[in-house]
Amino acid sequence: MKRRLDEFFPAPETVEKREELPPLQKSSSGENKPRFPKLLAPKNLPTSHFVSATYDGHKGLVCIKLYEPKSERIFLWYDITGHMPYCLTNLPISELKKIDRLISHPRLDHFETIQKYNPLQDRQVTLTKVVGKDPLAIGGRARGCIRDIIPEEYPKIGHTEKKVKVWEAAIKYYQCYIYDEQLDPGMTYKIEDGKLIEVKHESSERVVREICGLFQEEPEEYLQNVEMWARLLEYPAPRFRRVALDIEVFSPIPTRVPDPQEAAHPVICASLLGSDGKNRVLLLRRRGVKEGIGKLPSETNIEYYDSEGKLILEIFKALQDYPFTITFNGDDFDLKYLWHRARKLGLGIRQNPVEVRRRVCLLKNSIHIDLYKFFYNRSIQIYAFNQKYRDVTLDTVGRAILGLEKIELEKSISELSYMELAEYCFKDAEITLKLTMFDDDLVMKLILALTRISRMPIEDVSRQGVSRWIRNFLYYEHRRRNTLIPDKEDILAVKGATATKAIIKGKKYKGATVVEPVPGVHFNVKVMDFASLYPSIIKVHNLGYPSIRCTHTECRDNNVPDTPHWICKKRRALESLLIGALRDLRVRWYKPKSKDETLPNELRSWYNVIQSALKVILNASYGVFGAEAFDLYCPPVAEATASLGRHVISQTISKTRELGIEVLYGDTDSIFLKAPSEDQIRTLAGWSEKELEMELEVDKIYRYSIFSSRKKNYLGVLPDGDIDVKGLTGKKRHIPVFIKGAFDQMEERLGEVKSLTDFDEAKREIRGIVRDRYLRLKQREWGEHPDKLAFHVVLGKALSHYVKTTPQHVKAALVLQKEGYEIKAGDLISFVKVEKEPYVKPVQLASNSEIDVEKYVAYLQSTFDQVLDALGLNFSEIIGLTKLERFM
DNA sequence: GCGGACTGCTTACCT
DNA sequence: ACAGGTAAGCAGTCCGCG
Repeated sequence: MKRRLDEFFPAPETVEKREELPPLQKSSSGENKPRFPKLLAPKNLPTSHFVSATYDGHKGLVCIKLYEPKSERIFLWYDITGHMPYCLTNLPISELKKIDRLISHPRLDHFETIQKYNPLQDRQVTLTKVVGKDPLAIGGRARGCIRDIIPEEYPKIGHTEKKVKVWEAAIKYYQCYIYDEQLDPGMTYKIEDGKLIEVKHESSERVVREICGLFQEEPEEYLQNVEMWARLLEYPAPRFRRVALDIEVFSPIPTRVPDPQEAAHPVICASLLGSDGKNRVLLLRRRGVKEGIGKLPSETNIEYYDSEGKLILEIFKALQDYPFTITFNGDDFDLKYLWHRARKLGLGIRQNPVEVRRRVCLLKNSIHIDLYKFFYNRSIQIYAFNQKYRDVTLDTVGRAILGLEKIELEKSISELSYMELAEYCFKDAEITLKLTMFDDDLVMKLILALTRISRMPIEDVSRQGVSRWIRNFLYYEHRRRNTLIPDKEDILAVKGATATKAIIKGKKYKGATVVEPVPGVHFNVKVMDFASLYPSIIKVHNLGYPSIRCTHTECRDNNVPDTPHWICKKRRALESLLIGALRDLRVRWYKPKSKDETLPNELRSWYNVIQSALKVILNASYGVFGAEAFDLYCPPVAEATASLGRHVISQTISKTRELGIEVLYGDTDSIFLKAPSEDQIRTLAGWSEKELEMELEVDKIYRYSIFSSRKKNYLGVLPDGDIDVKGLTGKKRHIPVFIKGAFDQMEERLGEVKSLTDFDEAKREIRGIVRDRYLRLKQREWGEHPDKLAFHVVLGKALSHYVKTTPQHVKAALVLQKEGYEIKAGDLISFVKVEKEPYVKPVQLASNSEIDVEKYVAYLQSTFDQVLDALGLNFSEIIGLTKLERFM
């Protein structure tokens, strides 16, 4: 018997009553009919973008999501090739047949004998491919999967000198499918007669040929890789039709965020903002709530619902309509809450478009992108957005990137009037949507570019870190070359550990060189650096896990300086080839093209996306080899890269001195030169090109720069008066604005200095700036509240984890906690220094009278000392004290 | 019992 | 879950001091 929809969705009154004990409804016959039928791809589908791949457990097939840009819809295509999940083992079939538990495994399909190239042994090996009927049979979580059975059972019944091993069993099945079928996620496909066919593009093919022309001197093997990447990167992005979703949930306790697992309270508001300009705010009617006033764009559709079920169903409809859904923290809140809440209200699983996984929430027939995860990614934060935002909340990211901020609430969500609630909720969805729209859809395009490079579905690439991206494209190339993907243990066993001693305690190997700076003011400074030093080294010196400490005795003389390692001379490592090609494409094509004014804006903007995607990948490409979490972890590769880097910079410094140029400073890949001539620069660059095979170029010119004796601390004035400040305390974001303000004033004044003679006047004014700030401190003139004196320090871990010491920000946080604040890791703690124990106080609770002025004077001094001594100034003299007086 | 020298912890930053 | 190197401030400890 069919049930009517209303039965599944009780009116709000009923919900209130049922809150204590949720109704557990058994699935009914109605549930078997999906309310939202899957959009199966037709037999013939025009050119579409491959955006995602998953495994459909019910059908037992890989499912590919194709975004058709004309209809702006997602279509699902199921595999018809008969591809099956498998793993590899070094036992021959005859031995495998002796393992009863394996043979009797119901989901075992068959065995095949295959040949693979083993990169650790540099030879062909014979292996058995064990094919299963479904991915869980091969490497599922539960005990009793084939991956576990073979090494568990075989030693009991047979024996062999070799260790019994299983390879490639932990690779996600849809990813395995992408590798084997050599599919290109993010690229275009059509369906013809039910078959998936990649669509090539003539216009980008022409550009690809042009790019390859730049690399004619390179070997064929290398050129092929350049061509492969260029083809993936040249084809432009489609328009992504998308909707931003944000929901608000009723909560009886205002300070507590509702638990999405329990989903105990009703969803009272939802905003759906489409990239197509459709704005909707859905509100749940509740007793006693006033209309109120709130600002919303005039074209916004405000809809009231009497039943929460109907409201949720409307959300679900919209999520089905749009091919892409954007949230900020939807994985952990919005979608999770909706799924659980809908279940609680009696909606069947099949009618629920959300798919709740362990750590993520996906959408069955479309794509969910959680921007929180994307912006949280450290590499994205640093290299794509230049540290514009520090902590990752919708408010801070929105402020930093868009200049939009969340609405500040004076009451709790549950106390808002309809319009206040609507305005608040709308704003969040608006920020979320705009985070994908600024700079001509930069974020969407960046995700697409990374999808193509990493060979991963959009859902994965937008959530995972750079080590996964790099691992995936390397795995992909292993399969293309019929190369066995080694275990982490295999690599470690063959290649061993590191040999150099790190300067920092607890680190695995020695890193980069930092040159002792020459203190003082220096005019006409040219900074030269190596473009992508580490990726260049990986390319030029053939670094990679197969090539480092290779098996050949004849390669042992190809030593890495300062280490016991050697590098293969016979075979090119995969990493060297792939990372090298990516580096060259960025440096020689995408970076210059992104600044080429003669190109149309749209193309230039795409090239800018590509160059920043490449930047993100390249910046991590060396570090991953030294990261234990990386599946191709190979510490000697990282160590050799760093060592060669030191070698490169030290040779360059020697050559520079030989040319009679003074080196003022240098860090890792850069050298600061004092007034070098054009000729000297050319000579140096030429020498580097010839002797090191590295591109050394002028990166920056400073009118003048100021160094103290501290490394990683300097100030440089660019020709236009702009200032680079690196590492100085005055620039650090945790210091009080009261001190930062003085520093900014000094910085501004220094920007006006053009020549040595200008300095006298500037110094006089800087004295004034420091003295003024000092006197204001002494006279306690910093404003009505001490907030300008607050330090802002991030709580690195949960309060309970500070067991060794109790730093000041932790002391302040503990006070806050006692006051009833919820304190968690990642929170920014603001505190001031006070006279009484424990000498710190959260700024929220502090008043002017208790401030410890002397502490601030000391901090002001240490901040300015970093610059003053280079200028021939002295803090104590400026504030009018002699040293003698200070001791009295 | 106190203070200076030292080490270790923590955070923010540089490449 | 990319790496190591540097600076700074503070917490905590050790050691000398008749």
